[in-house]
Amino acid sequence: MEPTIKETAWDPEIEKQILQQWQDNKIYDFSPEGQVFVIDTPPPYPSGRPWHIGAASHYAQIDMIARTARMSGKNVLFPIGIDRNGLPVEIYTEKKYGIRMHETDRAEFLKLCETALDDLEAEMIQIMKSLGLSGNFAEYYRTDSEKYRTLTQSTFIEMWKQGQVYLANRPNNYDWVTGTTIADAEIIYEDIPTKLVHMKFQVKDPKRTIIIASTRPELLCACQTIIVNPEDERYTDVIGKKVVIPIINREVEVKVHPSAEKEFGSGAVMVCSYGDQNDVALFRDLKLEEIAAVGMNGRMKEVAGAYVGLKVKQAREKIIEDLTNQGFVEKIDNINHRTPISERSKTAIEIISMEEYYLKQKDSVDKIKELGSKINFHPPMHKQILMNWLESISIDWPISRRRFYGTEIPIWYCKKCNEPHVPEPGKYYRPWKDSSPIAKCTKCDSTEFVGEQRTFDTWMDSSVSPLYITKYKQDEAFFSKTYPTTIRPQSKDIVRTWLYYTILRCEKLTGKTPWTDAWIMGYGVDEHGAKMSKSKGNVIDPLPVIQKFGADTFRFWSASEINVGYDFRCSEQKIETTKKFLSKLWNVSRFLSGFNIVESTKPSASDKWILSELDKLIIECKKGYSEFNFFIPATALREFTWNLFAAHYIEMVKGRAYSSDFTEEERDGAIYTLHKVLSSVLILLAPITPFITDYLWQNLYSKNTIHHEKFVEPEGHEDWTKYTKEITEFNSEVWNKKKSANLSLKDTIEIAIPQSLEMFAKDLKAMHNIV
RNA sequence: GGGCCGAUGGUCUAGCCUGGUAGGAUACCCCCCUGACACGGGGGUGGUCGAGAGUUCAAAUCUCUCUCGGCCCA
Repeated sequence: MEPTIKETAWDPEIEKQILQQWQDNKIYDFSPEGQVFVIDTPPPYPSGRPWHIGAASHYAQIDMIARTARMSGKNVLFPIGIDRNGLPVEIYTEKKYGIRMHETDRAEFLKLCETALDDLEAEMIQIMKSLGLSGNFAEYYRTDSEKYRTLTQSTFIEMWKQGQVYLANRPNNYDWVTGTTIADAEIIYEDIPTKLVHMKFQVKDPKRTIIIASTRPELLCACQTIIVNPEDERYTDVIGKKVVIPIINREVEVKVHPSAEKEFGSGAVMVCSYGDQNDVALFRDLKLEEIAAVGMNGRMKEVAGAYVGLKVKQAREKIIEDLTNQGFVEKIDNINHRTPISERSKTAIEIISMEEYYLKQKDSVDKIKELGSKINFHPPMHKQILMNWLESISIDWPISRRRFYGTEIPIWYCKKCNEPHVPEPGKYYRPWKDSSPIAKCTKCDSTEFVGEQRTFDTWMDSSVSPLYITKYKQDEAFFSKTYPTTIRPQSKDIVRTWLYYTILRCEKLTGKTPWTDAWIMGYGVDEHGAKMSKSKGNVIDPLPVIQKFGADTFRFWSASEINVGYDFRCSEQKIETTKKFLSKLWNVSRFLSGFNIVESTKPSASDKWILSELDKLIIECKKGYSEFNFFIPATALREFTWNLFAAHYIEMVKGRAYSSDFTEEERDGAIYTLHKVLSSVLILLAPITPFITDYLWQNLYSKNTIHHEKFVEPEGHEDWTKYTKEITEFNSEVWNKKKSANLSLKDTIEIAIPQSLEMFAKDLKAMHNIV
């Protein structure tokens, strides 16, 4: 009867041995046979230290998806990747070494970025491994590898040849800090305190002034017209008349346009290239000639006259001062202005005309709506984020970036006639340093070429991840077996970028949806519901937490705390208390380890009761797992194991298992049932807490890993769960009685067992020592 | 301005779809080492379920309006 498990608590140190065992035995290897289940794992971006605890939690949950599928009998492809292209590492590198990218040798700069990425990546891989992810670490991929970039470029070339890509000179969102064009999807809006300057403009004839309010007076030099609403009677006399721009002393004509709101400011609006997206639309509508006021360095150009060379903000300060001194200012309001900010550099963007490459997306919107409507979203509410985004797409996708650390755009231009040429797909090209693979210009027969300097928007890389993991154009048999993939897990803030662009690109290339399911996670916030940020000092580093409490504790916390798609709160204290459940499970197992597994033909009433509760539990867990909602099985299992199985059933049958006053048949019924329940619980818990369950499983039930087991099925026991309430209430009553009588729990007591519990009488008498 | 989500004891949360005694965790108070577990066990204090109206025999749950928060889009 001595437990074979000696220790009285689960020691997370054991996880390391188990991890080693999994790795040595390669228990998670994938083969493209039978029913396959493919996870389009998000490759995390190593952008800084520490890694976000919310992200660690996401990956723990993605692993639960993999394990759930595996235990449901599927062959699971669970790739691991690291996203390494893009701005954050460039900014990180610039800061770390105090250098500017565009002033540094390109090859040298790339080298520095790579080193930074390697460091940060190592920490992420370590966390993912120690969390027990059952993914393919042996072949983990990087989006900046030659192989991955080859795919990005090849798919681009494919689209180029289909005529999906074009070059256009148009006003574009420009982030002057990072020196690159950005897509609408990369813009965020913030309310920033701004001065709304009410300026006096002089009309020549009739002689009068009109007031124009603007937050961008530094763009006066780029003003091409003043618009008023056609129904605004205050201005009917000035329509078509010339107005003098203050300070600049240039004349423009007053025009009518319905977009001028009578109620906003004075009702008259100055139209400049370009204060905002509205200006862009007006320039197009009214066929105005653009005046470039802001340069690519974020400073005013020559047309700004006295303000040339000043940064936009400085120019604004200065011109406000001059306007005031020269009597052009009627008043200045301090307002909060909704300002477009670059998501990456967190500075206000400018709208500047530049020549960039575009990928057509407007004509795909309907098709994507159709595909999107067929994808199962978990939770369904987040499908709305995609649908809303699709509604608001108004321009094609600008895909070229003036940055270094990205996949190079594989284009060479004829030196003579400037004709662009793309090379053959299937190889990795670096036009900024490689010599041209094209022999002769198709247009003018010239043999001299210049390589493209720009790189792709990083979403061009990320958006082909489902194609990369399924070996698109690499292994036809593998691809046809694994694509479309099964599930895309990702966080909700990149639905309009990663999720959307992936559908767009994969649809264009394969005509199909990239996955059948999308599983959208919320953010990890701090214990009070606030976003974690370094400046607030509420960041929790996941690594020490995992080391302290163990991966299983972290995982069980994640499962029992997170409702799919909703934001979740992270606190160390909560994680700590989760550990208690694992100790409970450990000690239940420790108790059972003293009893050899037996068969039983004649279960007692208590056995039938708990087996019927077990059936209910299995059904509940399977329901949760089928929806990839781990909250359901985690809480159901904890509730069952702790508050029914351990607290009531084990106490009831303990005497029977030790077999004093019981027959052998009765004893075997108890021991059989104890093991039946525990082994089922371990299997049901295995996707959530893979370490402790595997350890206990191998200690008690098998030489083989629990992770090759299939989920247990309900056995269809007669429904005796109706007794649960009575049993637990009766037990409570006895405990209370003993307490109020100042008796110890082992003391005898006289108490009547209710008629309805008669069939449990023998167990109950032994449990409470009822005489 | 539009959209999505949320509001349940001090704190966090389940229940809401499918209306019928609001469950759990944590914190707090009291008691207990009982043949697996003090990383444990037992008992207890604490909630008019954001506000208002409607439907109903009955509303945390359904409908409407509003308030406050979070996120997203213009």
